[in-house]
Amino acid sequence: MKDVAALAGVSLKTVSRVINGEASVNADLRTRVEAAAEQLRYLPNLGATALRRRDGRSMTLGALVEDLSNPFFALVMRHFEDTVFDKGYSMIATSLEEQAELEHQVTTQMVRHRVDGMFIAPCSTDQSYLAREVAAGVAMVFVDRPPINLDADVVVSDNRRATRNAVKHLTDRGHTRIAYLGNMETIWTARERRSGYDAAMLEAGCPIDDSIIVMNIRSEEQARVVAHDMLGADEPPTAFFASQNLLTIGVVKALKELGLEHHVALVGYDDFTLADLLSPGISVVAQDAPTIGHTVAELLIGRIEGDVSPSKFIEVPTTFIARGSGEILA
Amino acid sequence: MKDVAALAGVSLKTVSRVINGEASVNADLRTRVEAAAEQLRYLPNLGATALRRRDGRSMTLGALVEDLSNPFFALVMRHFEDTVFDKGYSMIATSLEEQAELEHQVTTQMVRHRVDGMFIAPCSTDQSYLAREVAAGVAMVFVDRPPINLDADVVVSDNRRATRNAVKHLTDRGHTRIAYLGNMETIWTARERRSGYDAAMLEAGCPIDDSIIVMNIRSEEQARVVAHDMLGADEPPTAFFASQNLLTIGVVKALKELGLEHHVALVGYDDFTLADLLSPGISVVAQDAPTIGHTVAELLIGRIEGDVSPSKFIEVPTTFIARGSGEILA
DNA sequence: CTGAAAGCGCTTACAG
DNA sequence: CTGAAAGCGCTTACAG
Repeated sequence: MKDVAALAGVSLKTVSRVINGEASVNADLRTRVEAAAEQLRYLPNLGATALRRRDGRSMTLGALVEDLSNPFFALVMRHFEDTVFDKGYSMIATSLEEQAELEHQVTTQMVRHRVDGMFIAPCSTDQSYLAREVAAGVAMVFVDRPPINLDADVVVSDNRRATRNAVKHLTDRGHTRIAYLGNMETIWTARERRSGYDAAMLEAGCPIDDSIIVMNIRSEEQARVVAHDMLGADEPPTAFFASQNLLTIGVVKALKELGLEHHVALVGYDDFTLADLLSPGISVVAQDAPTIGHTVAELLIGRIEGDVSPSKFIEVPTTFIARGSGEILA
Repeated sequence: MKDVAALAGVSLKTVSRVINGEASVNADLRTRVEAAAEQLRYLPNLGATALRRRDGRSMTLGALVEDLSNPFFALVMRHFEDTVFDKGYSMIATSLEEQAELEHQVTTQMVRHRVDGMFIAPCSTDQSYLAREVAAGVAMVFVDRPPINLDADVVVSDNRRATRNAVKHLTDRGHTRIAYLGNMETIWTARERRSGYDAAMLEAGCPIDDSIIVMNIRSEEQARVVAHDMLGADEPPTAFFASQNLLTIGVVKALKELGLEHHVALVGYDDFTLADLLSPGISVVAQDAPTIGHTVAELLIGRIEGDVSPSKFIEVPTTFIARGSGEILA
């Protein structure tokens, strides 16, 4: 900036005014400064700007998700990025890998970078430690799962209702013995979805049988084994609900191994590529990642720009996609 | 930092020394400073640090990829992040969407943030505009595709050889009429893969017939239509090579529609989820995204830390995975 | 409308 | 081993 001022023969302050698009600059000086900036390929140092500005904006936002390569979060980030890039923000992206300690480390790192805000898919069981940062003015929006012991905006899918509807879809087709495969109960969505299952089963007057309900499944392979075992037991289920992507695929594999894919119904939570190409196609509850990403971005930017209204809890609707596997009758 | 100094009753410089782990600090002062920092939850401002440090490190790296939600790039980023996070770097991630103009905008934004380095999957046809930044000391590594008119490190898959081997896999099984579906020729990998196909066909003495070679396919749907048309023509191909993920899936759909999936061979470049669950399973050339991500990270950090050896061109080996579709005989 | 001085939060270069 | 002063690249607050 110093060099630009020297080349244009004006003061630092005038360059600063031109760069920041302040109106009150003589047109002649303005063009001189612009020419000098162009010639020197001057690009302002955002770090220095943030340091001195009254509002201290770093124009940087943090994205803390379970895993960058998880298709759902990748889409959320992609659409979040779309929205914020146009407003001049950059996004620091990080994976938490469901490790509570990493959540602490990464939020700390974000504070060191003085991000203006962050969105978090939390994995630890207590976010009260972030209250200090919120008070210090770091905007926070929680996505996919609400924070615990912290008041902040939340954007989630309608896990409970979507699951209830999906299970009702099965009971409506005559199923009464519906197996439930769930992921880690430490994750809020896992508990929400499970409660949706319980509600639908009760409503349909179906027994809730713990022998065909397995929670805390961590991998596709584990899901495959669980499903395989259930199908080989005395009273096998006539339908499955899998509460997540990988678990659904595990069930698909188990059914294929046993040649039962056209005889046992299956609905999964979360859509996945090629679900339509399998035979039968897999019926799923599809989350609206693009809307979630945009909503998170709008909320976060609103907060950064001074919105002080009470915290919002936004449920983004899901869609049930019937492709065949969920329409197999009991 | 000022507050920490005041609370500990020492000078700013002493706090700075403790925070930066310099050895020459009295143990007593050190513990006092540490206690004060802890009490005030002091976290250094990385922006201010970067501004004043001799080496000016921002501890921020840029990741410029085609699309954050592209599974290949998502995995590359994920493993890149793994490596660099441990060394204290954060990653600003952005999608370029194959828009040359966005590439300019985003690299400019990265310079504004004074990133220490960036890795780029370039989409424009000329990167000479980045020479200035490289000269100014911004480390750059190109991934998936080499830069044009710029000297920099490159990490790519062995596109040409992998494709040649994959097509040879088909000619070895008696195929002589092998269709080729390629993506945008503006992308280097598309041209490399295509040349691998030509080489394999020549080596096997098969004619290269332009009527079953289609380049510049942009979508799954377009690939499906192209494959469908070819299969309905007078001399349909007995095998397909699809140069990318989405194109492979398009071909799978076309084959299914015509009930030919067990009669026409198919090999795709890029692995994809569930390729093993289809029937037949889809044989593919699998890229090693984790290794690519780690390699890019190591190279970039090496450059930032002062490695001035000549630019490297690293080819990361791919793997051929036979699952059935590529083993159908002519 | 324009500019000289002060200062954001840090580290450097130099004294003691 | 410790600290007071200067300065990184900007913007603020104030003069003119």
